[in-house]
Amino acid sequence: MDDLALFRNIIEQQVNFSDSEVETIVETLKHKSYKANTLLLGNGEVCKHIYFILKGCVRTYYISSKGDERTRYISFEGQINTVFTSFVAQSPSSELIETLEDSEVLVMGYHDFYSLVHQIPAWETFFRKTLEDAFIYQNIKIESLMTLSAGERYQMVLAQTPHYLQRLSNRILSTYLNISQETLSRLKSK
Amino acid sequence: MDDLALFRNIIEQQVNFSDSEVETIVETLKHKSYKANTLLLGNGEVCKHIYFILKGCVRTYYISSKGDERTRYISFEGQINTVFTSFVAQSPSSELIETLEDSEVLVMGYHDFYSLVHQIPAWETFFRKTLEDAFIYQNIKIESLMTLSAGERYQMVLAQTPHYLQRLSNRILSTYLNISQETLSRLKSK
DNA sequence: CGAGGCCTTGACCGCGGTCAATGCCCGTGG
DNA sequence: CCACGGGCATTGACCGCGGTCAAGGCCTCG
Repeated sequence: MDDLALFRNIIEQQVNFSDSEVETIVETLKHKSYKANTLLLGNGEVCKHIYFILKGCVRTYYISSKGDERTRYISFEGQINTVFTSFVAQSPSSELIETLEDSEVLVMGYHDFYSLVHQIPAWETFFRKTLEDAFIYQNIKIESLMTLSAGERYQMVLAQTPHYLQRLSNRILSTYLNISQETLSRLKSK
Repeated sequence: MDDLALFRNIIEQQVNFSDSEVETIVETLKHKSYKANTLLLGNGEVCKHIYFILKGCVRTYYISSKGDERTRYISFEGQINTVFTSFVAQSPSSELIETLEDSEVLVMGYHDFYSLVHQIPAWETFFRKTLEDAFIYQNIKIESLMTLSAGERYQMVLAQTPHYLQRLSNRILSTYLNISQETLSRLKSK
């Protein structure tokens, strides 16, 4: 099955697994399809799933005190999405998850995930390395929020993740960059 | 030895270890004392150490493009400090580490650390949980930078980590809150 | 004692947010 | 098929938060 090859690709970017390990892991997965703009995790819900994106685009975001959205993370095919803070502690999430395009994903549940952590050492290593990556990503995001202007953050996306510009609407991209939609529009027309 | 009891306390907040495991771990540690304002990691150096703070106060910070400092993280006694992004990849660090007070620390080197990860499963779990915590911390920091005003970030420190106000100078606290020293001064006098 | 660092206070101003008007595109239903 | 409504993008006018610059006072330390 094609999806499973892609899945194995995703996890083996971090650690190599034996065929039998992959089999065990794959048994816990469910394949799902979602239309664009589907809410996968609502405000205050406990995040019980981790999503491996096969196709499409999924984001996590907050609602600020003034009521507007701020996007923390966007994943495309070949990437992972979940709300770790809620997932690892099984506590209510202040972040929401939704699809931005029609998407196909493989879903793993919390209990299966942690069974694998205890059962397959390489899976704990996979988890740890994924956390390392997520940490580095957050660190860069903090640095850019603390030291760069709106225009500089836009330039950074332009240089490093130009596909964000092609696949995301201005509205979503502006919440990701933490600037207003109007300012983004002005930046685009240089 | 008293220091080692404190060290065991620190690591057992995450995972329990057997006495023999603790012995193995402790052999890799070196005890060091530093005066206030000592640089432990310079710009562009590879972070080869992880620090367990026994006494005092240590921060990690960047230098922004305009040349001013932004503090990413501050640890006090009973906490851990390192630059994970540089440590895990053994790549040059854009963050610096320095003591803010006269400090006593236990130091573990990169090679010892990863030997333990492979040798003692509980140590990998300790590492993974520490990363989970660090991730959650970063997540909160991102949310506060994206959704709160300068005054609201100050109120948050006031409510949640009031000891920051007692033990840190205005200059350091302002770089931590990502506001100017003058604005912090005005906020303090309400 | 003098020098340098830190804190405070005032004056100024620019980045970027808010509000509002307009136009465009698209999906839906008559 | 066209008409209509809603969401998104653009553009202009305005303005407030918070940064910058500068001056003055205080404390510490050599």
